[in-house]
Amino acid sequence: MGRDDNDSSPQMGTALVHSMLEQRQDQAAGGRLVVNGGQPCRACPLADCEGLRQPPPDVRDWIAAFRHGDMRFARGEQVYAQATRPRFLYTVLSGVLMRSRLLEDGRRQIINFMFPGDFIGLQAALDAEMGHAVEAMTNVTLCTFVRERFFDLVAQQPRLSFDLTWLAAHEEAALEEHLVSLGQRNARERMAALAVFLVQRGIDTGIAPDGVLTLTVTQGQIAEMLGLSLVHTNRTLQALRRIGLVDWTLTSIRIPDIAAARAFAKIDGSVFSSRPYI
Amino acid sequence: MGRDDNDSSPQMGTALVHSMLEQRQDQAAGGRLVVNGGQPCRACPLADCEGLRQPPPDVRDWIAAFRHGDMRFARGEQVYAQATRPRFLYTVLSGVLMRSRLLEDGRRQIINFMFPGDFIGLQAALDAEMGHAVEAMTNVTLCTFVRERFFDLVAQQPRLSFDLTWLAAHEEAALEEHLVSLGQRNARERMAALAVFLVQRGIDTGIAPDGVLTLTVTQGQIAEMLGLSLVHTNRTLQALRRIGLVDWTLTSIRIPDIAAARAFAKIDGSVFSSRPYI
DNA sequence: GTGCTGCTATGTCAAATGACAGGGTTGGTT
DNA sequence: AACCAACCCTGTCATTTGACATAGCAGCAC
Repeated sequence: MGRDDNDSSPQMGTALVHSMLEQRQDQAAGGRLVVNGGQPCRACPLADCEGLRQPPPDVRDWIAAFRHGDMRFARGEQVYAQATRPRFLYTVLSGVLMRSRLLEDGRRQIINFMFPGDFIGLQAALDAEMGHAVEAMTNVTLCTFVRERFFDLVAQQPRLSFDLTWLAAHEEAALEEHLVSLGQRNARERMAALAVFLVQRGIDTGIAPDGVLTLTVTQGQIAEMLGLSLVHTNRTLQALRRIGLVDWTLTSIRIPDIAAARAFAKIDGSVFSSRPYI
Repeated sequence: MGRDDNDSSPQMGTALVHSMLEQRQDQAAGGRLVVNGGQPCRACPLADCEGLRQPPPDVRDWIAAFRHGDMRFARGEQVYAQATRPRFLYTVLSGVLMRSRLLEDGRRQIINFMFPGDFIGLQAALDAEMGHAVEAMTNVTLCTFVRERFFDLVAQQPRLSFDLTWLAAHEEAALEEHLVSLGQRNARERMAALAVFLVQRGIDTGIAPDGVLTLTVTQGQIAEMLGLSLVHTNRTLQALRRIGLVDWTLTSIRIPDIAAARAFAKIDGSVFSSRPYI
């Protein structure tokens, strides 16, 4: 292994490090707010989503008053930088994002991906620093809330508070699954598990209706998610393609036999009830 | 690697598998309830803990009425089995536990450790199956709550609801850190990071006052936490001892220079405010 | 004592994974 | 066209890590 124990050799191409630093700069996202005064929640794109449990009308009205506006980010832009305490919290309205954590020496671990309906910034809401960065993987639109008013939500809307806890607990469960991957599965199993995870979330959130998730994930990102080197990621991906287990290109993921892929990756089929959202 | 890609070779000593199966049987924990009618919360052992934020008196009274009793488990006993939906939720009053997740073929991943003040069973509270098992690493005493009444807590006590979300978010942050370990750190860094994590939690919860955590962790458990083989865990542990970075025996963990260990493991020193508890 | 069990330690070899170096493709820009 | 930036791919070799086999040692029951 080249990460020699403690001398912190460069570890990533300078190009990558460079781009990371650039991203760090346009972190603020300050001026870009687009308040969507018009039809806030009545036209919420999440209302059509099969996989989401819709809030009752009165709660929806409350959210409409609570929410602040919309915001858009382009693919590659950073929504949160690590170790900041931002002003806004978000719900994903459309698009996919990822959260990642950076080590001082440049190594980066992608923690998880966020799909429509997911809530962003819970750690920030609780007066803590963000332990990770959040970056858009596609063009995204986010529903924004003001952090300071977060406690109003908890105090006034036990239903939403419950939902928020629900989301946090299920996010935790997803991280557990990723931990199992990194700790116990070998490279091919990990990659299969990740593919199944992504496609399943795509199906559940309605953005991969026919079982094909259109999402551009570079092999470098896969490597950073799975804790593998870029080269080994490439080879493993090719191996899975050769077997016919997954059909994963730069821009889309397709799994011919998802049950077979689950079995291969040793994923126990826990069925999730439909997710709430805020 | 011996985990050859998909043939699921035995992978663990038969003795270990055997003991796991045994543990699976005494899972119910049904009849062992010890209702502590006397002085429930006034004498709460957590009240003395420096690292915990104490609830205000009225909330404490509410908890006293909400809580159900005490329960004790001996080292090695299982509190929750995986994929069950238990009747009780717990707060750790004393002792240390671990949560782990089992794969069908016997591989096991330890997810995290739980110290006094931690809340157990949030997933269960939200009507989901437990995705993991919970096992006592020492003799423990737990404060029990009835799962069905969980929504009362959310509805009636926004403060506690907030605290619960706080705990969930910070548990998530801990899992993120473990993910970074498994994904980006090599064996020695992982082990140092784990040692620092455990000792720090021990200090914060007052059970390692002099910086020495008395807790018996076998090398097999370390291996299952860090995603390493038992043999490699042994060798790595010896290497760390040789360097003088950690002094980790079967029954205790001591870190001569915790700052050095942090630097070695590349842990960024995020300072946590004091944790709430319920 | 003898056996047994759980844990730690070591030696040897094999497999998984990473490092390094280089080439190829695509797409955008000037 | 020439250049450049991302990204994907391949070959070769080094390192990390795992598998297997075995031994030692403490505790404990009988």
